[in-house]
Amino acid sequence: MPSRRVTSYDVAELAGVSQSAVSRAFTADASVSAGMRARILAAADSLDYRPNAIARSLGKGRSGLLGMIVNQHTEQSYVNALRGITELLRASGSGALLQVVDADSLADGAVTALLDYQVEAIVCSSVLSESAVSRCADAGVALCLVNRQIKADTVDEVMSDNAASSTAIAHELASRGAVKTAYLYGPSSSFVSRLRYDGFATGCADAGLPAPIKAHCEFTYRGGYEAAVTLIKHHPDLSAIAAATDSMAFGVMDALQSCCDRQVPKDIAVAGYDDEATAGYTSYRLTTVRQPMEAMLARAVELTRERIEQPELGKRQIIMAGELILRQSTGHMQESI
Amino acid sequence: MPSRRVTSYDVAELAGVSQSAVSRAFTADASVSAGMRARILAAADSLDYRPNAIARSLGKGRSGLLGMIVNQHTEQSYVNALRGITELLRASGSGALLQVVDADSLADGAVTALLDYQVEAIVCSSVLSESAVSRCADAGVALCLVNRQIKADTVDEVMSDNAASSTAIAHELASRGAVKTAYLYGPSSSFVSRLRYDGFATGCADAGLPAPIKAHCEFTYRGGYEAAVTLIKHHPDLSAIAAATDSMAFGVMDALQSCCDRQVPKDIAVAGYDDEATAGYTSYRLTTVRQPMEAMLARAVELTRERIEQPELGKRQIIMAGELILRQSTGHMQESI
DNA sequence: TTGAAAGCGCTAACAC
DNA sequence: GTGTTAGCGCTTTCAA
Repeated sequence: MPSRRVTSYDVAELAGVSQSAVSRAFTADASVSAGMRARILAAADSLDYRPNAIARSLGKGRSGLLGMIVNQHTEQSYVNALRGITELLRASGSGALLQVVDADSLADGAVTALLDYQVEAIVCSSVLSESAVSRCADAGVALCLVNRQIKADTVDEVMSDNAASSTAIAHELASRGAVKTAYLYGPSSSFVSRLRYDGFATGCADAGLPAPIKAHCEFTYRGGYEAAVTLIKHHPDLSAIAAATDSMAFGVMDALQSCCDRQVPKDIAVAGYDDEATAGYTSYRLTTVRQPMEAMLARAVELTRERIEQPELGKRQIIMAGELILRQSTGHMQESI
Repeated sequence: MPSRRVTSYDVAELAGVSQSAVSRAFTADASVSAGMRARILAAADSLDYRPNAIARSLGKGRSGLLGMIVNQHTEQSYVNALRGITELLRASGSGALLQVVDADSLADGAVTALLDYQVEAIVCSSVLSESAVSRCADAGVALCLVNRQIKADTVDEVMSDNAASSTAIAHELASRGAVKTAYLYGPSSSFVSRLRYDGFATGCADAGLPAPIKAHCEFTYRGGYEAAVTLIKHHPDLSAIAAATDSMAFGVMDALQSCCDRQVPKDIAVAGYDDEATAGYTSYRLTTVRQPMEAMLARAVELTRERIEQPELGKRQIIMAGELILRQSTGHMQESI
């Protein structure tokens, strides 16, 4: 029996005031006397009335909706970070429209769907076409990419310091005595992989090491596993392998131990990137980099809010520092669990 | 320059028709002649017009929105499954409003936020209060729980066969020669833990084994680790430990190997539940259960759709079969990676 | 089939 | 401070 939805008119009638008074009572900085507001709120309460956000959106010309596009195989930490975002939005009476997309394809369809619902901004951690970007711009929708980049000065970008953190990994490896290193790049098209590889190479150069051997593979455990086997076959004297992601690094570690007869870190050091939960497990104890995901997402939302206020703003690129997590895979001791 | 949004009036003017004709042209089964529709669609296209979903919602009295409430520390597989859902919705011109909530607290605030946006249904994998449930019912919003249960005949439920799969694990352990078993339960309040434990105990009984020793701990790696250490101290002759989740099982395996001087599976078998990616890694090779998450979510959405059509429907509880994944942790051989 | 007109539930000038 | 009156951009009768 969803009788009939209760509207502001019902509340107005019960409270003996005009409908617009009800609207004002529910608006933070409206001019209503305290008494009237209390009376209206009481009436609303007794009727279980809550303003219809859809109708409010139409009236104000702003939906209060944030669009979020996330990749399917995104790290767990990203999901955890979403809690912060959805809570933030909830507190301000806004909502988050989600689109989860296939990792490899353009998220244009997702953008269209979000635009249809009049989102005010989109935070996206997937690849967009230029046309999708310009449709956002035309619609006056603020767009912010997370760990992605695109040449368009209407879109902001938030990234972790992929290069600097990777440089730090190289330094760590060098200080542990690594000489000949390899870097496990993801698919050659990957944007963050390039940043991470470049940073790593820089670190090697800083430390007077030869340029890392570069190997490509899938962004997966299996990819890392197979790549490690091949690497060791061709370069039995490798002293360290760094991988663009943790899951690849886990594959590397397992391959080294079960296929290549190498002990980590005694014979060879390994490092990853992302700090997945598994990285802390006793079986891996992987040195890696933790990105400040929650802060990154929060910042992304903030950037879109600013851009909504001031659409003329120039492009902003925010780089946020990651945290190098040193563990046994590069020879560091740590508490047992 | 978000000039002014283009509306159906603009399209109507360009195409030389009435505004309502434009509306019809964008409605699947409306009575418009093919020629008129083509002409209107062309005009719309040239103006980059797309119907405003918010306005449409207000007009029709249905938002096309699905609310989704997910727990913060939900498994990765759940997120992957969300891709299927958001694509499904996108195809039907609907959207998904997301709320990520703290695992331990009631998701009532999330429900309120979703209701404000007039979602037509909510798929929830978190705990709700009865008042939240009845607010949904009052609002005529279909509610479906995933791997949760509540006494309310207006809400449907989709679960994996937690008990049956756990029974299968017990059988597997027994067939491998286990005699004295332990079950790592999560916090005692956990609903699925109870189902899983009961199923496991049933399996033990079937196989003529003594009742499993029951231990409680957090749903985490560390929880499993510490619990295993304690268990072995008190029961050095344990032949198998099953855990309510994979992450606990990983902790168990690591504790056994690095603290308790036990080899898995030679000295003791271990099993988990969830089939996280890590379960397949060479270092763990954990026997576990994979829930058909994508199918479960799809079914949940389907149930809500049916309930929207027929609100008088009685409660439905759907149990979907999980898949027992046999790996080395219970003595099974498998290909190397 | 098509157009005119009345909402959907709210916000926001605008008067009082 | 409060009520009146237009919209917001659609959908949907209702006539034609």
